Amino acid sequence: MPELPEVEVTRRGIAPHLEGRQLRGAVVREGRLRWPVPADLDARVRGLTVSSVTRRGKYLVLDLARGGRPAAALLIHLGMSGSLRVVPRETPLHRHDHLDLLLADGGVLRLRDPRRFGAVLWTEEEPAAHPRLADLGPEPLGPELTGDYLYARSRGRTATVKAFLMDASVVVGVGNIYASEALFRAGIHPGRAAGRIGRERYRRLAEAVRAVLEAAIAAGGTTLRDFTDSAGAPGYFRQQLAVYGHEGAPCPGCGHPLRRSVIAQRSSFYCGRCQT
DNA sequence: ACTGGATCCTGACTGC
DNA sequence: TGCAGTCAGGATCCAG
Repeated sequence: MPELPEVEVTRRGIAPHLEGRQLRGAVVREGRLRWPVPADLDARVRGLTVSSVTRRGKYLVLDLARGGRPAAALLIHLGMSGSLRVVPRETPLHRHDHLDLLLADGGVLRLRDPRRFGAVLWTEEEPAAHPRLADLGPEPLGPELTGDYLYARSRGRTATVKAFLMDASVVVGVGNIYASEALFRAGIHPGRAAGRIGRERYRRLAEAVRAVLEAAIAAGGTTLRDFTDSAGAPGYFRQQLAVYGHEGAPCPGCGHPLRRSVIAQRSSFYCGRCQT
């Protein structure tokens, strides 16, 4: 489900409920996520304080401290269908509510993930050094994502520019929806070989990625099916999607019917006339 | 080093 | 109404 905007919207929603709060424990109802959730998570988190809630790519990072000193961190990935909400303790359980973090003030951070492609990882090392984070590319909203960077990284690559853009070791956070949207804004055909696109077009693409992600965050993310923010509200960027899911509709730029085809093993939407 | 394909899982939807 | 088939916002692992 969630790409960078949805994870960032989630982060902003849960952070005020978590930062500076102590954890009373955890309840793991279904630990079989992408990787097993530690069975003794309850004992591990008890008494720790959440010092910060940050994001790296599509991972949320909960830094945990004991007595003001960093003690551990939880890495949370929402996979395809995950969502996090802060709810009162007595909130009835849904079938796929796999894990609760119990806050000392009585609230609960509740993870729901029907498909169980998400992850909850415990680490006592520096989070950035964790194997899941160590090899990630730059943040798309930071200064490192430039056209020159994309141009340099793409030299010699024969895979499609869409696959290149969705490669987290190149740049994090861009999934199937926003790849289609950014390529449309940049006027680049998703099936073009990444290594055969020039510097000037990569400059446009870097700006398009930044612009579409920022706009999506501002709209609260994209809800296709089951994404909700931490208060249970859907995101409204779906209404601003130019091409994703709009096969056959007129291109917003030229009116030509939008096309769908499978590129990089995923549905891709584009205008065959505007995007070259 | 890079590439495409298979894989994990459940639920919603389509067509017969 | 039921059942089979398809598809879905991710990303890892593997063979070539």
